[in-house]
Amino acid sequence: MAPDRPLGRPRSSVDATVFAATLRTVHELGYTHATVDRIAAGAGVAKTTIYRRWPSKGALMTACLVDAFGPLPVESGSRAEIMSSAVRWAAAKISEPGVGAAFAGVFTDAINDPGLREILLTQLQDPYRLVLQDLLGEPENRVLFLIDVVIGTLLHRMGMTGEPMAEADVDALAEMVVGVLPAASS
Amino acid sequence: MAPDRPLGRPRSSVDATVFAATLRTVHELGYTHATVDRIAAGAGVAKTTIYRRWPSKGALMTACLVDAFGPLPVESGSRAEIMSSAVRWAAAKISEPGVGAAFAGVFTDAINDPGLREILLTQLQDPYRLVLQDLLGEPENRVLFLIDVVIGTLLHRMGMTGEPMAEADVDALAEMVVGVLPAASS
DNA sequence: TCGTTTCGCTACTTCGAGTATCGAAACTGA
DNA sequence: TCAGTTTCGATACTCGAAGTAGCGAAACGA
Repeated sequence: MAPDRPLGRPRSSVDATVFAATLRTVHELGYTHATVDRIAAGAGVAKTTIYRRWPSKGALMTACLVDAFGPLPVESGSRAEIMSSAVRWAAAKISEPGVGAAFAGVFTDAINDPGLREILLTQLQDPYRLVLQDLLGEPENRVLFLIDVVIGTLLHRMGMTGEPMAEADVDALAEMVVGVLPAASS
Repeated sequence: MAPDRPLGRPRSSVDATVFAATLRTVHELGYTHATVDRIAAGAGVAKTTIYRRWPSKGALMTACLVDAFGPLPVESGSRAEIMSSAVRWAAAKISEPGVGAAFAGVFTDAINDPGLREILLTQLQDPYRLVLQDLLGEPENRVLFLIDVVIGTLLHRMGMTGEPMAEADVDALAEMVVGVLPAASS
């Protein structure tokens, strides 16, 4: 019944190419100057093709971030070890070329665009929130607080200095966040 | 020698009016839709008058934030008490209508605008950084880290939810930050 | 070969930041 | 009272970027 392949010309598989061009362009020109026209040119694709797949620049950026972050690496160990490695993983990802700037950009765009905020919440934040709630055994509001602290701190540093956070400060951040976890069973 | 009053028509004192209109417009329409045209109209002032006083929308927003925050209330007491009250003060200010959205907006604009970032750093962050270094007796990089954590967390919550952080979480934030201060002399 | 869908391309609309110009208004000093 | 200086409001403009529309061509299944 359900046709494996829908009718008509199939979509060319250029998502990965577009994501790569997006991060590269943001890295080189910054979020504001990374126009959809330039991204399309960098990917060797027409602008209309991009708008056929993602409804807006913010949605494209969000999808690009979801792809760039990927799944949270599963870590076994105590809750402190899990939390600490998650902080370092987030810091490393945000440090990758273009990722931090894209994140901060889409974040700001989302502030007064409820539609984009919805996309950002459901596609990017919620998956990690759910995994962390499960891994840490903490309630939703607690995990949301931890995400605010970690991501907010990393992005603030990125925005204020233009550079990702140095390792020593990431260490301090991880230590601080671990310190607020209840003393723990496992 | 130095003339108390320069030649020509004196500037009308509309800075406070413009700041009020700026926050009101940002609160009602969001950072993106708070255009300079609308702000000028809200203040009953010509757009050219605004651009005669501030070089860009971001600079206007920064000046507005400097005005809205004002000086850090001096608090006597232990370093923990000082830090805790500073966190609550920052959270309260960011919660005021329009302030959080304006802050997040100008913050994002600054990411790829080095000129604006310079303005933001020198006019908004540095004064508080210096006061805190003095009050807490902590080195610059330590105070910068604390500012990243506090402001980053508050703005991330604001951006992700559209609402300021609830008091219980502000308490948790203050407690967490106080916890990373060295045990202290005063 | 026909119907369907995506492709690239070009042209367009819309909107906001920032600039330019100009006559009127507000002040100082003579 | 008048000349010089500076700011004011108003209008019109340039420029760049998001997003849309319409097209003929290409890539598939039937």
